[in-house]
Amino acid sequence: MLNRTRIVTAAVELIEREGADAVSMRRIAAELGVGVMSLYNHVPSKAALLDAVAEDVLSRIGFTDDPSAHWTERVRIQARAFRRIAHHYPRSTMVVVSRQLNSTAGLLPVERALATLREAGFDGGEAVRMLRMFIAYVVGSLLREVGVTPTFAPVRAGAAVAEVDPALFPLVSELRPQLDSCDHDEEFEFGLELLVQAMAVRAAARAGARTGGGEGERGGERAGRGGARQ
Amino acid sequence: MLNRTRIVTAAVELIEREGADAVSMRRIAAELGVGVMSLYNHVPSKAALLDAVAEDVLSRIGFTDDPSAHWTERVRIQARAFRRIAHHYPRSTMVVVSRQLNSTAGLLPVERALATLREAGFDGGEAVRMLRMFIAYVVGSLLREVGVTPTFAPVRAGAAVAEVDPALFPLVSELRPQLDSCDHDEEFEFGLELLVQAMAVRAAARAGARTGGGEGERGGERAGRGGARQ
DNA sequence: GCGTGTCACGTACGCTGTACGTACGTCAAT
DNA sequence: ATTGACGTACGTACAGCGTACGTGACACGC
Repeated sequence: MLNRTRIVTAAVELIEREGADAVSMRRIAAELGVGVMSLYNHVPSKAALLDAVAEDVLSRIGFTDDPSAHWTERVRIQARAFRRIAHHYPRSTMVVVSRQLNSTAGLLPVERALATLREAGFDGGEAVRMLRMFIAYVVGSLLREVGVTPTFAPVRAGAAVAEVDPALFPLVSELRPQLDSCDHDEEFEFGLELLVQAMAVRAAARAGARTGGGEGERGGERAGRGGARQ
Repeated sequence: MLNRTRIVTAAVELIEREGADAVSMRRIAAELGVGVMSLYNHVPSKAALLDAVAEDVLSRIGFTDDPSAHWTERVRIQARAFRRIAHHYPRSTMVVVSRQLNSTAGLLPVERALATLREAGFDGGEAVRMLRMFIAYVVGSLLREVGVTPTFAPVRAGAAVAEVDPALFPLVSELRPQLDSCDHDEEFEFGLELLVQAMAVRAAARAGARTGGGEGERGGERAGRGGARQ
C-alpha cells in the first residue's frame, strides 16, 4: 500500500544516494515499484514533496534535553543535535535550507531553545533574537560543511583550487594551508564557543542590570578562552 | 554580438525578475533574441551558467575599505557590504549559496577580511577561523532574510502561519508576536554586534597573552551593550 | 443492484537540457 | 582570386521532466 510517508522516505533515501538532481517523480515511483501518477494521490506536487522531505529531516532532530545541565551546555547540545542530523542527511539538508518552509516541523526545537534562553535570563525579545542569531550561525556553518562536496567526503579533493597570485592576494596566498584545509568539527566548535560566550556575557550584563548590581554577578562561565571540544 | 557577459547578465535579470525556477536556456535565449543553441558557444552548460551568475553577483560586492577606521568598524562595514549585495540581488543570492563554487570571485573580499583580522591581532589560524565563523553567520542570516519570501517584501504576508497549541508550545505561543515579525536590519545588526564584541574580547585576550599582561589591555570597544545601528 | 469514493494506472502535453549537423561570415595561406 | 580552416548562429531531434486528465478495479452504505 502506497502512502505519504513511504513516498517521503523513498525520496530522502534517493536524495542521499544519488543527489537532489536525481530526484524526479518517475524515479521515486520506480523506486517504489508503482506508476508515476499514483504518487499524486498522496502528494499534491513535487514541490510539496520536497517540503515534506525537509519537514521529515527536520523532525528527526533528537533532543536529549538535560534540565540539570547549565544553560550554556544545553545550548551547545542543541546546536550539536541539529548538526548531527545535517551530517546524517547531508544532501537533504541542502534541500531543507534551500526551501523556506512555514510548517510546524521545527517547532519543538524552537520551543526547547526558547526555554533554554529564558532560563539564561533573557526576556522574550532577546531570546528570539539570540535564537535567530544562533540559527543563522548553525545554518551557515552547515551550508559550508555539507556544500563543500556533493557527498560528504572529508575534505575537498585537494588541488582543485587554482593558483593565486601572491602579489594580488598576499594574505590569501600566505594562509593558503589554513584556507584549504578545514576541520569541520573544530571549526564548528570554535564558533559555537565564541557565540556561547558572547551570549553568556550578555546574560551576565542583563542579570547585572536587573539586580542593579555592578557588573560580574555570576552570569555563568565567564568566557574561559575555551578551545574546541568534542 | 552574443557573448558570455551578455548571457550572464540576462540570466541575473531573469532570475531577479521571475525567480530561479523560471530560468531555462530557452527562456534566456528568447530574452536575448537568439537561438537556444547559440548560448552553448559561450557557456558550456546550464550549471556553468549558474556558476557564472554566482560569480558575477559575488564580484559585485563593493568595498569601501577605510584603513583609518577601527578594525571592528571595518568588520561591520564588510559584513554590511556583503549584505547589501544580497539584498540587491535577493533571488540570485539563493543560487549563490545553493551552489558551492570554487572560483576566485570571492577572493578579494577574503583578502580584505583577513587583512582586517590580522590588524586586530589574530594570527593566521585564528583569522581564518574568525572569518569562517563570520561568513557562516552572514550567510545564515541572508538565507533567512532572502528566503523568507520569493520577492523581498518587508515581511511574511501575515497570518500564513497556522495556529499553535499553547499547551504543547507555551513559549512559542507566548512569543508569537516576536517570532512572526522580524526587522531584518535590526536582527542582523544585533548578531553582528554580538559577534564583533566577542571577537574584540578574543582579540583583547590574545593581546593580553602576548604582552604577558593581565586582562584588559585596550582590545578596543569593550562590549558596549550596543543596540542596532544603521 | 447501485451510486459513491478511493486508489493505482496509462496516456498525453508542453516543457526541459543538450548532442549533433548545418549554414554562413571572416581571415590566412596559397 | 581561390581555398581551406574556423568561429558563430541556428534548427532539429531525443530523452526525460511535472502533471492534467480519463479509466478501471475495488470497497462501502443503501
